[in-house]
Amino acid sequence: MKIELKKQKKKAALMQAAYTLFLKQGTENTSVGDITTAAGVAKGTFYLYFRDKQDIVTAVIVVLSRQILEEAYLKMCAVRTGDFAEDMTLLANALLDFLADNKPLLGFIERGFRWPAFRERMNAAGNPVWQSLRNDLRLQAERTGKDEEELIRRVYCLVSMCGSVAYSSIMRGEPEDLSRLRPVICGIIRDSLRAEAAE
Amino acid sequence: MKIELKKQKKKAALMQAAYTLFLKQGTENTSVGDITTAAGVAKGTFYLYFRDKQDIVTAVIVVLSRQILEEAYLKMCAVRTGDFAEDMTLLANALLDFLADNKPLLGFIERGFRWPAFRERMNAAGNPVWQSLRNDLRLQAERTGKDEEELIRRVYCLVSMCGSVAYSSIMRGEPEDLSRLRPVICGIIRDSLRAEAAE
Amino acid sequence: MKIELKKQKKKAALMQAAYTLFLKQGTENTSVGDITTAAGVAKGTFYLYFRDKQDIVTAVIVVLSRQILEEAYLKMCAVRTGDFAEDMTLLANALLDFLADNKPLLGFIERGFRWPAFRERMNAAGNPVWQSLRNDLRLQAERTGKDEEELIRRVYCLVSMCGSVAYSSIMRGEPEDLSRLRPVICGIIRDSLRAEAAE
Amino acid sequence: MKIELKKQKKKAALMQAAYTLFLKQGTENTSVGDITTAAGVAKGTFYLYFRDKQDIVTAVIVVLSRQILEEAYLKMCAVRTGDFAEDMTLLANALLDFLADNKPLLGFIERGFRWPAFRERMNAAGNPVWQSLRNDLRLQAERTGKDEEELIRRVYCLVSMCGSVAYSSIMRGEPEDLSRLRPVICGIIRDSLRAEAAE
DNA sequence: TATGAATGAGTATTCATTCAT
DNA sequence: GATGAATGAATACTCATTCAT
Repeated sequence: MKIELKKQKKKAALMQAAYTLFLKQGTENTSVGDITTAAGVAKGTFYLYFRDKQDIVTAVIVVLSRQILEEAYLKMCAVRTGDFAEDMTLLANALLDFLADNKPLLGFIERGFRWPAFRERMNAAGNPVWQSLRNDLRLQAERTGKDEEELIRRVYCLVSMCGSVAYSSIMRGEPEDLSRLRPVICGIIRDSLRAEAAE
Repeated sequence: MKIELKKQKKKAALMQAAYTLFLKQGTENTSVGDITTAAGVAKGTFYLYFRDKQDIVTAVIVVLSRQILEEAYLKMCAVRTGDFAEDMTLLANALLDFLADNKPLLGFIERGFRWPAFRERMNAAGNPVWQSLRNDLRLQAERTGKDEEELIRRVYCLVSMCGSVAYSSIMRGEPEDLSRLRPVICGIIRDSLRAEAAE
Repeated sequence: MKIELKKQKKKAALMQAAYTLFLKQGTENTSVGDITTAAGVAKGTFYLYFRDKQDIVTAVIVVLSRQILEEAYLKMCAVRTGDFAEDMTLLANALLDFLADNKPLLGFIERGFRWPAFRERMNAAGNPVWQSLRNDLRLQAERTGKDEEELIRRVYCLVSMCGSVAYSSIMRGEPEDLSRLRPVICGIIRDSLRAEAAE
Repeated sequence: MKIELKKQKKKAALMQAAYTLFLKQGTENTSVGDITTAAGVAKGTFYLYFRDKQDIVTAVIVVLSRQILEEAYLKMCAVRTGDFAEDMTLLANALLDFLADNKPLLGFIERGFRWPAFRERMNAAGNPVWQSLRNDLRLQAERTGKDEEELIRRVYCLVSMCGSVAYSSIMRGEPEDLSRLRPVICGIIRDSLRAEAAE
């Protein structure tokens, strides 16, 4: 018990240290040694909890991706209209805001965004945010008589689009400033979700 | 004259060598030495034509991105229907086919796709393929009374979505097999372009 | 004639460029390319005027060493007492002042100081400053009935001591701050020149 | 215990290997790889004991400088006269002899001599040679009623002069052969120490 | 004289990973 | 479980110098 707890704590400490360092210096410039030093454990200990460096990178990205989507979802909830397409538009905007405000973070997760939504939704024990999102999707599916799975996939693709366009625009300024692409993204989301509902 | 020509050839040789090696072994596993050896020039010569390794990586990606899109466009042309939204759907399918068939290539450009369309279209002297694509967009814009620029942006975002979803699905199998996501992508494209036209 | 002049100009330009760059960035961090660029000539041209990089480094050091000693000598002249030992002390102080004020310069010539005095004095056509210094030495030699050559050697050794101690102290802070070593140096100079005169 | 011992041994092995190689090939022509190979350790191990290459260069120079001075001091002791100024003259001669006989060594330490005397003398636990030298200085200071610290500084400067003149003369033949400068150096030492004592 | 494209030798340093303790 | 000493592979980049025009 106690041991199990200790282990959990150590792993958490490593994750936390990695999280902080990755954000500050990026993945490449953070060595395993940096992480273990920051976590206050020996280098070898790292390999008791993670297979290799990539393992912890992925783990942190997953956590981060989830956090970002959660944060954006909560922000959307605060201003939601009740119209599904519109609300997804708000979600996208919240997402874009967050990414634009966290350039270093965007650089870190680079294009490694992981949308754990699809694994999570199998999880009945998932956290409330995801349950709520899933509920939104289910309601909308019922309301429009569409397949929930299909709707989920559609939303996934649209969120992917947000991430991809945002990365290119924010990190490289290609092909234009995000301010110009944002309404386009929203337009696509709105149109594609309305159209589907109407079919 | 002669010298200038020689320089052009040398740069091309470097690019070609890099292109081949990157595809075969990936960016990371290809050293500058590998490239110069393959191109038959001295190591130092590399730095007369490219600032650093990343410089040539980007250059190759740009070329590749253009080629991919061109190839997909040509494939679409062979089966185009005349309906813009439908045709874009065909373009997306051609794109996805190509990416699915060239996993190593996808791994190489990672998510680093560069859509040079937006710079190119400034270029009146662009190659025929791009001129044709641009023409399609102009026609559709006229037909629907929409702004051409906006339409271009919309198509850009949709193509970005293709790339992003394809990468995730093909390279990591996340969140599902491409076969399941492909119709979703096409649906979004169709819906979002029809809706825009109808507005 | 004209050609000869042009050549001289180019060589001078290279020296001047090297001088400036060496002082700013040090010898190591200045490439031949830097020098030729700054001088406005092609790289290959460099080798028409200097055998290799070391050649120009030495040339610049020689010029610099002479300048430093000349400057110090002139400074001393402005306050000379007429007492030889005392005046040499003033010369040392001027030298130390100069070196302390030009740390980058000191770093550049490192320990490469060249005292061209001994070649110069063969030169009847040497510049006035050196003639004056030599005159001082001759007078002092006569006054004390000592051999002029010996006196020159003694002064050379004392000046060497200045350079060596200054370098260590200024560049590395070893073994103490120059302010503490300065009176010691002056003491040695004074004592050793007075003693010789008195013998 | 055991581990600590092993580490000491490894560092010593590295130093020894570096010492030998530096003397044989000079600092520049000795790579870190050469050193580790000679020491029988992995390349990476080097960086567990030295910050970088310069670190070990300095370390070896310090050791070498100490050895040289020690050796010269012992040689002087064998023929000392009891007269301080005279004895210092003998020390200088021994020093010059040593340097003249070890041209490669002189080339290696260049003018990088480190006189560790001033740190050492703080060390009550210093080795016997230094204790003896220090004792000489203390005695002389007492005998002449001068400040010991000042005397130490004076000797430091004089020894610096030896090194500087020797380097120039032996390595570059400037401005003359050492045989001509040696008596001058001794004269300065003698005069400057006698004068001080007499003041 | 002058050019500048081409050369290619040369190396310090990092860091993920292992394993003896 | 934990440690941390040891490993050694792996590589981009500079720059003095040459030589064909």
